[in-house]
Amino acid sequence: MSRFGRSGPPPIRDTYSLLVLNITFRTTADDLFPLFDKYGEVVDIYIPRDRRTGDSRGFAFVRYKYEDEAQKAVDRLDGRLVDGREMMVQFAKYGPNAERIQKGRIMETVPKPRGRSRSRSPRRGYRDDHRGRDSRRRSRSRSGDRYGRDRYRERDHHRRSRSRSASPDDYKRRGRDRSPSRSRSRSYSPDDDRKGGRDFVACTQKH
DNA sequence: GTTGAGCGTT
Repeated sequence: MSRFGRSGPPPIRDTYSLLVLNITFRTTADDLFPLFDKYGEVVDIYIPRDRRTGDSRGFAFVRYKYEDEAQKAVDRLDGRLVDGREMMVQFAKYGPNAERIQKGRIMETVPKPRGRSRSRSPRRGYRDDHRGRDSRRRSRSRSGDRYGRDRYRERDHHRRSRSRSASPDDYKRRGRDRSPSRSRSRSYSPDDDRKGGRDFVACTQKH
């Protein structure tokens, strides 16, 4: 939710979204807004949070109205130290310029074969590309790969196990087992009474 | 109270 007083997110297709990575977990949209607003008209800022804990996930989306302003913000704020951590500003995948986005940067220079161009077109000679990759690589190399993989696997396992419990096979098997059990249980049917009585006793004892 | 690759809704 953006605290901009707007009732709903603006259409993504008409805004230029920037992906802000590597921010601290306590950095909020209010902290980012003054920084990004200096370089252009910020339409909206959104920070994905965890559903359960509500904590920040460590990145944000800043949406600009114009592309040149967004590009300027990328140039000026990428690598900016915020709360003791260098944030990385890139272009998000979504938006009107999604097709031109390569590795978080807009590829304006379309590889248009010029008549003057010789047969030699060394694509590896881009210095700009080199800088960006190096900057990103530095952040990654510092982090332990093992922890990241473990965490991801753990989360995946959790999700899968939950999915497995709802699988039709287990459900059918359980249902078949439960079917007679339930009918038998229904014959006795003192389940609720017994449970309630125990609870009542416990409650009485507690009190 | 912690963590650190990535792409998003209230």
